[in-house]
Amino acid sequence: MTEATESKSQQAYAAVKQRIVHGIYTPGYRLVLATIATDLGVSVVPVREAIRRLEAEGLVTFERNVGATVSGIDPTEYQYTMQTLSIVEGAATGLSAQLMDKADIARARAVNNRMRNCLADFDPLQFTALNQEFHSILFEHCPNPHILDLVQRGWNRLAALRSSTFRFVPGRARDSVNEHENLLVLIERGAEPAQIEQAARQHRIATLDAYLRQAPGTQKTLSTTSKDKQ
Amino acid sequence: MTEATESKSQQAYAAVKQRIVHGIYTPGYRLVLATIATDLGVSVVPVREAIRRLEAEGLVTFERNVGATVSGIDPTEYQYTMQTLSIVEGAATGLSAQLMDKADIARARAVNNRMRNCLADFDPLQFTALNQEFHSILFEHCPNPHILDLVQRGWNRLAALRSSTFRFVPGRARDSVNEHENLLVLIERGAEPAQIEQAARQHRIATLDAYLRQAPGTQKTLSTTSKDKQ
DNA sequence: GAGTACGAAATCGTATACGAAGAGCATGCG
DNA sequence: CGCATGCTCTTCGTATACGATTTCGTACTC
Repeated sequence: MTEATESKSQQAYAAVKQRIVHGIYTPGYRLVLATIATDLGVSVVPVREAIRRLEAEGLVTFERNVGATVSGIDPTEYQYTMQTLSIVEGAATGLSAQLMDKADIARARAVNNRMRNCLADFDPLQFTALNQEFHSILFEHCPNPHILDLVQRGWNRLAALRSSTFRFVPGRARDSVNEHENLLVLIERGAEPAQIEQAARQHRIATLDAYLRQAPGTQKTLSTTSKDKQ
Repeated sequence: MTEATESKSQQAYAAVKQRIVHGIYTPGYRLVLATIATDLGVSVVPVREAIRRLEAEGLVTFERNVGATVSGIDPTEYQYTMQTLSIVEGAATGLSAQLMDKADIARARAVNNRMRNCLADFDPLQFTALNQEFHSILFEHCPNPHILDLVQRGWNRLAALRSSTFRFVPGRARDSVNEHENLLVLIERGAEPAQIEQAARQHRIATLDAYLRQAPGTQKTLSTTSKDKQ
């Protein structure tokens, strides 16, 4: 280890975050400071700090004198997150695409082909992992770290939701793989950044729309940013 | 007061944030926990929490075993912030514009006219305040609170920078007022959200470009998202 | 039997105290 | 005279302790 000692606050932050993202702590889960503290073998103060940071990222909700709970049960929250992510991820992809070389594209395509192979007997976890890998390649060259940070936060929120409330929409996976390929073709052709951005954004909005169509009793609280009509 | 007792952590957060945004603590300022604690008449623990939250918002930089400093001296950081803000604020404005009524537009126009009147004998502080008011009207109806939160964070960062390092570019103020009017016309005409979004984004990018052109020795580290060529 | 009020337990909020890690300064050596 | 080394002082990091607030259970009353 180069970084031999990591602050306990940092440890607590990473540990709790991981548990949320991995779905061990599901939305609504009550985070009791003292319990987490003893679990991790630290005091409550670092845990408080960790929770606060997670609150700032939107992963937990904190209520005064009551405590912290893992946030994000609400379908409305899902829509908010997806829309926001469509915007920042679209921008990140648009900015990054210009800087991708052939090797990057080849890597992305390879991942997408693995996703295609997954379609036969569908494993949501593996598919999700590959999906994240694919998109990471697409926006990894984004030169603006602030935007990348926002994208990462969005992904974390989604990861927290994924394992509990929100399930895959049948048929969406196949469309998704095809849209990925279209994106790669656009990038290969050296399309305008704005065009790539738009396509990447639309890709995510399509996933949101697919969810909204199949989710019973969920009203659409947002207009899905332009292109409502094809 | 309806909310008679506010947690001290909350107090500390608000107090420090205000000092940063108002330019009392300027970028590079060293935030010593104990000093702030005694200043506010509280203990260090709430102050730590406050600092951590501000760190998550990007207003302060925290270094282990060293301490916190108000962040954002770097011109590069300014570019990152402006670009990110162009994206999220553009999106917020695009989503909000559809929901504006005539009264909203009239309000915005009134503010912009006051900005125009300011041009004669220029008062940066007043101009900035009006500018913020103008844009707030434009994106206040944005139905996605996550996006609004990101916009607010961007503004806070800019406010922190404004009062110190980054000054107004001569002539930019007049262009800005004109672009505002153009935006209002677009909205009145019921333009496509995407078009309004693009215009709002471009408005901010123009400010960034104006800064980059006049700032000596500052290299442009980012391609300013599409429309590089007019 | 249902609703309300009181009390106990659980949990959060903050203060204080002490240990640890860096930064700066002085001193000694080359 | 310059550089390295060690010490001290500042400041952060965490633990423990205690007070404040909420919640839940129980008992009492209507």
